[in-house]
Amino acid sequence: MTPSPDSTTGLKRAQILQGALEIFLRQGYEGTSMDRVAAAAGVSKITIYKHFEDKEGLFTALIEQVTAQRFNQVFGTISLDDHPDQVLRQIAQKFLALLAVDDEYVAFLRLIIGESGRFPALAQLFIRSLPQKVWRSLGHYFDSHPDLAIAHPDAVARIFTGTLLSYAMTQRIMHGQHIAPMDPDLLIDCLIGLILAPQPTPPENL
Amino acid sequence: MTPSPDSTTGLKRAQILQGALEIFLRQGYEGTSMDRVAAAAGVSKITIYKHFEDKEGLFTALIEQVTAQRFNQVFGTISLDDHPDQVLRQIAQKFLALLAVDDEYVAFLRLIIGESGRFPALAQLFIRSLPQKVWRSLGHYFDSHPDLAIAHPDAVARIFTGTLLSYAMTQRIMHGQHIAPMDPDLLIDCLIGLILAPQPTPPENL
DNA sequence: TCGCAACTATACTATACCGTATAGTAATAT
DNA sequence: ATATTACTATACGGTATAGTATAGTTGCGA
Repeated sequence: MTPSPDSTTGLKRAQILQGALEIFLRQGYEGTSMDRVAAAAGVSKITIYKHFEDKEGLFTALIEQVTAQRFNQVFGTISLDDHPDQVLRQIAQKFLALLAVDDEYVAFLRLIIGESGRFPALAQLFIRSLPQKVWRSLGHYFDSHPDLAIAHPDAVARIFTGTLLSYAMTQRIMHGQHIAPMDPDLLIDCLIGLILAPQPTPPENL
Repeated sequence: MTPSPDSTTGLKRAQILQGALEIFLRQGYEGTSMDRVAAAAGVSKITIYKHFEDKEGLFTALIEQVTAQRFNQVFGTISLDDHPDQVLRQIAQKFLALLAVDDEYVAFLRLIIGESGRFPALAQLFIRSLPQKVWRSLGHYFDSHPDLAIAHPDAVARIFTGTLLSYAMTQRIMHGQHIAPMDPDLLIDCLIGLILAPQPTPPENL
């Protein structure tokens, strides 16, 4: 009998994933060698192959784990009960604040986007795990607040999250913050202002 | 004397870049071998090293070329003289239409984002070559149309382009279009509606 | 004490890589 | 004719890769 099939074994597994995270985030998928992962994890290489099918399996498991665990950090602590202005502001500030600080998350986004051609399922997993949840939550929130007079909640949710994601994209992921700076608070103010302002002429009339 | 130092030599160079494009876009930077590039370009490997310093130099030259040439395709044919609604709509439709069709451009975005950690200068080159130009053009356009009553042209330009870029990001680059579809025309309508609607309470008052 | 499961360390196979070297070809210039 | 330029084809050196094999170690239960 294994000493503790879900704790000792689980520990090695977690240890491997931790080492793999370091290397994959810094070197990318093709740039990562299993020897380096083994060294970073403090584990014999063959142990990795005991726990994971192959390099692709390790990568998949890693992304699945990180994807699942990161959601709460961004969106788990938002209360949808406050004033709309406050709700939107909280989400926006939390997301941008996280990205301003968390280099690991930035590297993670680079990795999953860069490999989305060869690992489409992982990219879709990410979409379902983060942006889609935000789209849905915001959509329902707008739906349940008819006083906001938002004609197309889904589209507005995309505009809101899209602005934030692209800010992260250009400023942090692609190193634009030094060559084209932009005050995040001003952006948030403007974005919320556009969304919550009364819309006298609905988009259908354009 | 070289037969035609800027045409014959230039042809080989272009031929190499064309082959490199194919392979780099499909295999990524680390996944690309110079032998494959040589084969795809129909060129001897050593000829590549006659024209380019090394793998990194070839990659850099490739990204610089594509970055420069793609801008016009998206933004070169826009006239800033029409009605604001038409101007914004043209830009948005052109960008989304291009992305809907051009798999090569999607792969290019994946590549430059994925390698932005190891090639920060290339990412910044891209920022300067496309989004920053759009931000500036839109900013000036808004500035020169005070009747639009846009309090913060820079921020609104970011919201506009950010929405479009993120749409490309989630729908095409990360394969979200099948699991979370969104009508691009509705998104464009909504986005332009928000921006061009009168803003009774400027963002400063929030 | 024995058996067993998980692990380590090292070496291996077979392949692939980058960048260079070598030898040779086609075309032009003098 | 000879030199030069741009190229091709092939092979090589040294390194690195994914994944496996082998031999040995540690710890635990019966």
